[in-house]
Amino acid sequence: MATIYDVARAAGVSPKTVSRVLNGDAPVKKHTKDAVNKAIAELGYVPSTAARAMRSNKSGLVGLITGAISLSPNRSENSGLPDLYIVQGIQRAMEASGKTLLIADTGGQMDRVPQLIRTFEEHRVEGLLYVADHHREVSLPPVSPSTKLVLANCFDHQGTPSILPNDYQGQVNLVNSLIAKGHRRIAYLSLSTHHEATSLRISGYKDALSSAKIEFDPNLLVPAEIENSDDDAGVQLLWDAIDRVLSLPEPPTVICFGNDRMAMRAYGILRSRGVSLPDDLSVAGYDGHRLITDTLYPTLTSAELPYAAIGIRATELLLGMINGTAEAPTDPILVGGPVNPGSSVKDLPTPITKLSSIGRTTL
Amino acid sequence: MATIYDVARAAGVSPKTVSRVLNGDAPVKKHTKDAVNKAIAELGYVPSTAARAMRSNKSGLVGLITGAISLSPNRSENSGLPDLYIVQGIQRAMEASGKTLLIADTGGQMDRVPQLIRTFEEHRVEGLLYVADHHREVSLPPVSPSTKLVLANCFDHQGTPSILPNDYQGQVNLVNSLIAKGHRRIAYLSLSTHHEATSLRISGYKDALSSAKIEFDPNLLVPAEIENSDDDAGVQLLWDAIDRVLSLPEPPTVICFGNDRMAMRAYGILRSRGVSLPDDLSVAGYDGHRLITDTLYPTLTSAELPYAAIGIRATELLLGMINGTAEAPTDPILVGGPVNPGSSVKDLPTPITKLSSIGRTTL
DNA sequence: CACGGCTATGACATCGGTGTCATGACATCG
DNA sequence: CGATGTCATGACACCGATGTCATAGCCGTG
Repeated sequence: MATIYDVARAAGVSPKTVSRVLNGDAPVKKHTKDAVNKAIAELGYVPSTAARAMRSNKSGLVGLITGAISLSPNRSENSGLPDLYIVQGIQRAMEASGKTLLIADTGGQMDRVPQLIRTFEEHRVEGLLYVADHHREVSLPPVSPSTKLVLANCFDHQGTPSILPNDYQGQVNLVNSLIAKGHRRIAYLSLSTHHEATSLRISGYKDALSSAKIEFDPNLLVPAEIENSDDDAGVQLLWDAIDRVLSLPEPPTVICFGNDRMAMRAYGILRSRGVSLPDDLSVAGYDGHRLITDTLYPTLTSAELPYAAIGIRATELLLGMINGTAEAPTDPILVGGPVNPGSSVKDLPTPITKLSSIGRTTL
Repeated sequence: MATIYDVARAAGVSPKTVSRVLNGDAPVKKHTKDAVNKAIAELGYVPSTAARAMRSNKSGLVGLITGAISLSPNRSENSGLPDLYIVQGIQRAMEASGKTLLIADTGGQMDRVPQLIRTFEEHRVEGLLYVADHHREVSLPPVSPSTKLVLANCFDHQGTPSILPNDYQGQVNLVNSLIAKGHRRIAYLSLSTHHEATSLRISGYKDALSSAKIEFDPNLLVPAEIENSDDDAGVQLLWDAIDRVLSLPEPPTVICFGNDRMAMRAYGILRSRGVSLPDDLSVAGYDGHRLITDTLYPTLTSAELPYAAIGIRATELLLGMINGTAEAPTDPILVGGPVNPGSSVKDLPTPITKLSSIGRTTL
């Protein structure tokens, strides 16, 4: 591979002059510039980032640690929105920055993370992004203090800058949109309470009801997912939960499910019970998993989990921290998402007297 | 970030001695070695790959160009097996090599490829992998001759080393397995003839029939996919093709579909026609798309598209070419895959007199 | 005891860029 | 006309590793 010295010799100038032509950081005579450019083209010269990095002490690299590549799409059977969307957001946001993204995949083995971080430090990455597959707490090994770190879709207790989905607000928006359609008996079959998101969404559910002056009925709130659920047990639990809320003296007019996958299963369960959607019962999901929401019939109303936006926001924050224009936030940054309306929620006639109690519908 | 000089000073030795401790390439007194290791630990020293790359003229980097990250999983609606599986194979094979994988995503825009190659050349990648989303011809911009290039799932006419799925043998194996189950009227509703794979698979289909002394019936071979098919037109075409072969005087006992997605659609179409699977009709797919084959009821028999193996093979070849242990092959290397048996193919009673005509069932 | 051979270590140059400073050729101005 | 300033260019050092070569100390041997 040709070097700047080869170019300099071919053009009959000094290496420094070639450098000036390349970077345009000092005036160069037109004639000289042309000669240099000609030599560059003839030799197929491409500057070496390694040499530049050495001199400038800036690698221009950003590291990304994720399991999204090795685990998608196999895993999509038993989980929510693929975290690959976060990676996509990161890639898009990184493109414009001129930095190069180094992607390391854990293959699902957390114990490989220290080795991956080590490799990134050898490459002198200027920043590091860690992407989790769902909203949760993590504990990463320490990284060199000069390396900026941002967590996406996860957080820790060391105050590491972190970008999280706003699960509270998402559920508030979703329930508000249901209330706006006239629903007042709103059931919530949530994910396992082991998930960080669950308690946040339950708070959102309760607060949305409360702002609309609807009394919270504990019978309408059922965790209907078990951790590490294999398919059979998971379906059984969901069946039971649905059975329970539909058998109530005053059954719900709409059921919110913990995620789109649960809602999809519920479509089957409800149909086999002879329930017509959305005429007999309305249904809502969570995640905004287009592959599910748009494919189901009727299309599914769902609160969008803003994964791409989380990736973009995390990247913007990291780049800001790297070039000093952004301060590391002490609290997690929450990213909200809209409600994707589908045909699974029916408009209910609302008694005139209750119109005043309808809550906000937008965030 | 600490340098080797900082370590040397802290340990009271020369930088060269620290280097020797790091690389173990020359004897160092135990006492000295301990002092150096202690200094390394205290300073948190990590050697710089940039400096090493400069000195050794070897970057230890391999570049990968793909659209698999930005386009999966959105796109899985209207395509075959996600090419992300190829990337997964590459990652797995690369791990052991000690080299670092640089992943660049095209975002589906081929015109960005030259820029990506340029960036890779600036990083002095030792090798370059190009992954296509389906078996097809490509034409890449020229790369520096010192950079080894391997194409995965695609080929060109410049004789660039290339790893391809063995579509011919895959279809042969699939049809053989059907023949072994007693089928002799075997229809093939293929993908669009614009696909490279289609003609290869059709050859395989015909040859498998011929080896089993089954006469080829042109009425049983129907291209049933249009390019850029939107969903409605695609379903319509498929419906018509199914209608056509089932209306034949002597209808098939099994239909092979161009891919698993087509077979999945066919499940719905056939059921709405009152055809019971596999009792009235057997069905086979192509791709081995587990998410589809294992979820459908009955589970779908499918020829596996060996994407992970293609990624692994491409990586092995590239690494071999880099360290000089492998010659660049002049012809594409074909990777075969097994037939994944499902419950969608029924065992037919075979007349005793025809037993001798059963073909091979394994590759 | 002198010399060759071996061990452990260090001095120095080098890889490919770029920051710093110097310098030669002109142009400008009092 | 000489002093000063500007422009275009080059010489040189440096970034952090490591290959090459040199050398000091020690051993064994004739």
